[in-house]
Amino acid sequence: MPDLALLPNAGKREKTKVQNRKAILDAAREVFGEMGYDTATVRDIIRRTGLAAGTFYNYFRSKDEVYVALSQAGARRFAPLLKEMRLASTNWEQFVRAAIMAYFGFLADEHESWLARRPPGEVHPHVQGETPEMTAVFDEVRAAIVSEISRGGPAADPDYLAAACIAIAREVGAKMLQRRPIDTRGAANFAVTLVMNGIGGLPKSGH
Amino acid sequence: MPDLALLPNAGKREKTKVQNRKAILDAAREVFGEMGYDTATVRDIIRRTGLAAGTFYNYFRSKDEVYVALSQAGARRFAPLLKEMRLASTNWEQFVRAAIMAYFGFLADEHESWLARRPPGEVHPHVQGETPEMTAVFDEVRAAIVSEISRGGPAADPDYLAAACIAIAREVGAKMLQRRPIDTRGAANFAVTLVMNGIGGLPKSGH
Amino acid sequence: MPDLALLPNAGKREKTKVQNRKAILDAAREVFGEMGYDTATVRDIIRRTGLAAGTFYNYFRSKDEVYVALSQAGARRFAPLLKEMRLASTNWEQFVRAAIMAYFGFLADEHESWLARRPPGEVHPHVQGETPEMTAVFDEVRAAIVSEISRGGPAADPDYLAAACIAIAREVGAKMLQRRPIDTRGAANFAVTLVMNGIGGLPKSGH
Amino acid sequence: MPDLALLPNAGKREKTKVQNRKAILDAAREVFGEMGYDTATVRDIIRRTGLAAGTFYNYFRSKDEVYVALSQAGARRFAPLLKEMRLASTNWEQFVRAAIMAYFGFLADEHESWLARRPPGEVHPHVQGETPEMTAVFDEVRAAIVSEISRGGPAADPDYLAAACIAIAREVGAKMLQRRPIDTRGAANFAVTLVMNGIGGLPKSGH
DNA sequence: AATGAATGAGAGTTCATTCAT
DNA sequence: TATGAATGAACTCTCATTCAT
Repeated sequence: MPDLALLPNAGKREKTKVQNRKAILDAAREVFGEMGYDTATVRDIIRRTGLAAGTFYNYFRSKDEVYVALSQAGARRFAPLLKEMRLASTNWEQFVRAAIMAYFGFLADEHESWLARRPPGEVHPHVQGETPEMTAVFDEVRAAIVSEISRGGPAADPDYLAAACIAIAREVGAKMLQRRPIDTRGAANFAVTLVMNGIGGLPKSGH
Repeated sequence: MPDLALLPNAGKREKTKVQNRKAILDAAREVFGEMGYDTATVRDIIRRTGLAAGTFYNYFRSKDEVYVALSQAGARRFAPLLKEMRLASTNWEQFVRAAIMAYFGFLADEHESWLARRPPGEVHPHVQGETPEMTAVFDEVRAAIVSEISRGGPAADPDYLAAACIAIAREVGAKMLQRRPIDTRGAANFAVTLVMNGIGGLPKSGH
Repeated sequence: MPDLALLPNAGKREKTKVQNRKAILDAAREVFGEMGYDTATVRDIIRRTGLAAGTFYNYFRSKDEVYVALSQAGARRFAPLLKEMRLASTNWEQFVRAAIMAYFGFLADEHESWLARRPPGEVHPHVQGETPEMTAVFDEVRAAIVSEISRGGPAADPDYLAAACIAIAREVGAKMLQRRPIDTRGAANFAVTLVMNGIGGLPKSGH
Repeated sequence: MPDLALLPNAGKREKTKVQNRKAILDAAREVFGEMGYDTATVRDIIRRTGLAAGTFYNYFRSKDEVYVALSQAGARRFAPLLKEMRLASTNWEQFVRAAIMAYFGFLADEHESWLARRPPGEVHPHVQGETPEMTAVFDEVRAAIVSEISRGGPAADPDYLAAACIAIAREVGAKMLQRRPIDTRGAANFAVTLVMNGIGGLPKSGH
């Protein structure tokens, strides 16, 4: 039986259902973030919710489905932001800056709400620190940068350039999350400056 | 006993400990590279060696230990190279270029010898393409860059800078492996140029 | 609540206990007939009724109980018929013919009403074609024949004879259901003739 | 650990393997015979062998596979006998008698070796009494009779006739197994007489 | 009385590891 | 030392049944 103390208003049916779904998603985000998809088991997930094993399958058909649900939630939340940036930016630098800012903002949000949920002082040996949402959003950014480059980015090897941009975004973003306070603007400044200046020095074509 | 007729080199199945150990390591590198640590099973590994399941444990105490052994082998092989680079380079740019070249060279070697061992025409659905050695060597490079930066790299946020450098190295390196012919010099040029020009535009301090 | 639009008769979902009970029994007969007791699940049954899972247990205490209820219903319906036959028949042949006719008639009825309930064109991979009622009624016939034989049937091994009679009845009955039109008279003629002539050639005693 | 007392010569590897395979097959035959395929679990089977759960899968890939293996063993053992009968018999009556004798003989054998293995006095609530082998062999007999009828059996409805013959064979065979001593000849006499005399009285065609 | 989400025992199966040979 | 069968805990997933609403 779930710990009733953790479920205020357990009486309301709809609320319970929404809450349980959220509890599973939250637990799954944590577990995937900590152990990675392969290592994580469905049991790891439901154990954190206090629900029974079978209950998981009332909400998701498989481990994969809950992962996909998280990814899609992240992408859905982020996609309109990204689209807006692309439309609003009139040149390549503006786009890069906007996209990176949006991505870092998302990371910060996500990270904050993740940390908030964790009991303090707990230690996790396998911390990977990347939730399915982050991964999904990162993929969105990657696609945007690749597409933007092919649509007329700077004259450099586009494949390498895209790889480098997203690599910088990912790693600087990860570092940013480890500092207090989280300074998305500072990190974005760094990343964008690096990219823009770096590109400036590249030879014209490539491939 | 497996049907010897089915094993490629079955005729000369050497009994020496050294060769068995090598056979297991080679098989493990392939398997981890193809499927990743979690998905790979000990059976996958020993199946490729033609040895028996139990024999695996005469050489390694666990699945984890063989992974660690590969990582360490990569690191051990790479460490002196890296040390030499560090000593030989008189300024930051030289070091970065040398380190990245060394890393890309290692990647190319590793990749080549991996491909060489595969029977032609075989298809692997799960190819990940990163062996434990590559991962370990990458960590060495990461550490070297971080240390070098803190010992007097360019005047920029050292944490972010290190993250960005290694990110570029990793991703451009991965892209490099996907092209034919593998052009370590071209890829290194790209990466180093990006890094050095990018840094040039960064503000002085950080933190 | 299930989407009412998806349920055939959803508009007039009656609330009476009698009708719900009947709905469950009908669904259970179909499901057991199609998949057999073990394979059938309670969910399979209630899904067809449009009722909720828990409601099943307001009417039957278990999956087993609904099976037993169906069997008993069949037996109860058939028993008086059979008794009448027994009383009305003045010799063994008459009884056998009457009992087999009654059984085949029941089979045909049951089968027809079963088919009538199925949406046309639907295909069921596991059709077994024998409802719990059929099974129960068959047991009644078996008992009657055994009893009749022991009360003065033909002078042959009664145990074997009963076994043979009911075997013929069951299998010829099953074949009968597979033909169109269902010809209970023809099938009964075949079965009775076979039995009566066969018996005629048997040696006197037995045991 | 398996009860060593039950495994004399456990030292010999090959013997152990053969013995274990046999132990699993024997246990499976019993379990399927007692509970039926659906109700039986893999754990029921291995529990009787004293082996560990996983060991089952060293010998059979699934519950289904062990069932199929038993069926095929039965059919393989029986098929040549049946073929011989068919070739040796010059008329329909001879064939029926030979086939039924062969089938009853198989049943008796099978049953005897089954009983021999059971600890005396044990009671089984679910006894079905039909092993996969019996089922498979019965199917062989069925096919043979159907084919023989279509190739020129007596002039009666062939479908009904085949159904009736195999029904008699099955049920009289089952009864036979319940008596001591098991009298295959007597049972076969009964069954064949019934069939042959019964057929004699049937009208010419059918359908 | 009806609902349907929650439950948890138990199903088939996998696999890292052990150990008798 | 090499072998490979045996082990058993742990996995994903199902389903009869319960129970708060």
